[in-house]
Amino acid sequence: MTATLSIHVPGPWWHALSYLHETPLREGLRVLVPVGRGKRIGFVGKETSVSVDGPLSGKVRLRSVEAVLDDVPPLGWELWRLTAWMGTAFFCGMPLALSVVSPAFLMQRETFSFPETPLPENTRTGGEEFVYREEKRFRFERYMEILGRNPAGPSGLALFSEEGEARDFWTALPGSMREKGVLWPSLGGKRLAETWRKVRSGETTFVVGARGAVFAPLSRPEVILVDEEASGGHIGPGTPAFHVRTVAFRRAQLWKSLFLLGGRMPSSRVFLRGRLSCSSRPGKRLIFVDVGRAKRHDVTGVEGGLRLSGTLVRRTFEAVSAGKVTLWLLDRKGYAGEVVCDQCGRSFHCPRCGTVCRVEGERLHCPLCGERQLFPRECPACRNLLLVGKRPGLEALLPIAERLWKGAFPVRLWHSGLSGEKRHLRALLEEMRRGGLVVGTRYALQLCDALPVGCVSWIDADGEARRPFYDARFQAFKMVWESCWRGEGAEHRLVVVQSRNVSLPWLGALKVGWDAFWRRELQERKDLDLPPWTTLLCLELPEAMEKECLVDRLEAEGFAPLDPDPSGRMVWLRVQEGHRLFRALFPLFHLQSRQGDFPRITLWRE
DNA sequence: CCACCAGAGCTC
DNA sequence: AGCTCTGGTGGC
Repeated sequence: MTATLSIHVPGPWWHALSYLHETPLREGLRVLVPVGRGKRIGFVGKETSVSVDGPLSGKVRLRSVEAVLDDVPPLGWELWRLTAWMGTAFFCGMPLALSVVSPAFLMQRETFSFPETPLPENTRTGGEEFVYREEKRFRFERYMEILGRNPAGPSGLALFSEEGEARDFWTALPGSMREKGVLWPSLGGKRLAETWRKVRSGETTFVVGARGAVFAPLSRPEVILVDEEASGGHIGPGTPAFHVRTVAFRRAQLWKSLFLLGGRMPSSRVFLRGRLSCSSRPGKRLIFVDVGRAKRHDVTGVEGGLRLSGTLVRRTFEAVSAGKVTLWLLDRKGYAGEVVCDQCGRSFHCPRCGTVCRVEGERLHCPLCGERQLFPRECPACRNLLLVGKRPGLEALLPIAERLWKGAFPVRLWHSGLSGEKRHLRALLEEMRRGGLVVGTRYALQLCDALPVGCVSWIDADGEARRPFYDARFQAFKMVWESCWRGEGAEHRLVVVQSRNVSLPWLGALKVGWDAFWRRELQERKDLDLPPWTTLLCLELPEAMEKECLVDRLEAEGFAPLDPDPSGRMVWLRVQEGHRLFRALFPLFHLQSRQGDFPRITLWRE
């Protein structure tokens, strides 16, 4: 008698593939199967006599499993269930979820022998705790205290928003705690495989790390903690783009572990859930300046120029004279934030997602999806040749700063795009040791960790908050809030915020705290039905797929797709009944019924 | 005349 | 997403 098995083979499709084998196999085991012209590793899915994705078309000829690689499911019951949940929760399918959950070495043909994973203890109750404080030292100490409660030594997972933060926490731990644990390797390869096996076998019971560590194969973790949970660092690049906090929460539920959240400020979701309040205020250190009255510096080809207030220039000079570093922050790389036609006033939008594009050198760059295109010679609408820039960027700010402080002290540019980063960073730190001015994007805020930053100036606070996306105000608030608190000695730092309208509510909230910010922001988002009250799903269709057809079909099935830019390839949906929507989108990710390439999905949840 | 590389096409 | 097959280009 032969069995038909569902095998999850990592790939962009959402369904399992069917194979023949002499006997049924246990769920979660790895097998070697022929796929297309080659051979790949797959994981045995739920045993079904019927294919999980509906009837197979008659054309498909079933092939057989070539080898069974494990005797015990290598991921263990918990990571296996987590994977299945991720497949639907993140709209990526089990196969793609598997490719992010399982370490690379499990995708090779090698066989391994792992122990069975234990079930969670019945006596556990789980629970949640929150640690929201601006000072990192305070949070770290509190985390250690909570991890130290376990008499057998620390047990669980401590996740940080950046590699550097994880390392920092690791070194701050007392030796007795480090003995039981491991700092999760940041890169893949041999060291990762070794660490993974150590944790999987139960030799190590405590893991500290950044994003990659969220899938550490721990058993019965007592505590799962996510620091700076509102940070973008917890959302990975690539597909699926899952949120570490969401995954960590699910793991804590499966093990009934204590779920511990902390940071400088909470995300919208956690604020809603935790009824948190803010206990710190920047007070007089935070200065608002009305940019309307500030001195204008002309920028060639850009309307309006750049405005730098007297306060900003004076405070910069004072801080640098005292041997400190000043940051001038403008979160807009390139020369101008926008190009418009002088005649018809149309601005240039990204052909892929419809966002307004920036000028970077000779190119236009979409700040949302990263699409690049050559700078247009003429306006595509009216063929006018005169195009002007709007909202100057860093490339325009730097020369102004250099002219202003000519030779008096070092003035340098700093953002994520600078090549050969490590070496450059060292040179920059050395140069700024006795004070100076760094002009950069929000990325430059990390310099607060390594340099005595006495003053931070936000050149265009309105610009940060005015981006055409629902969470722009949050991003702006978070950046300025962070600049008030990040790094040693932040309590003495001045933060100057230039704005056209100093009475804006989100700016006012900076004086009062993030609870005031969230209360107002959440009310507004509730009225508009935006995250965190709902989840937004963005579907990017391949060229070959007719957008209209899809929109019509989804509408017929009772969904309400949004199409803000009919010329773009994106369709937006509010995720209400996740499972029903998953089923509706299923055909787009099926090997047989799909048209052209696979679409791409991103989720906005907070 | 064949090495080498980028793009197309297929996957139960 | 892989992986292999294809056909075009360029080297001698």
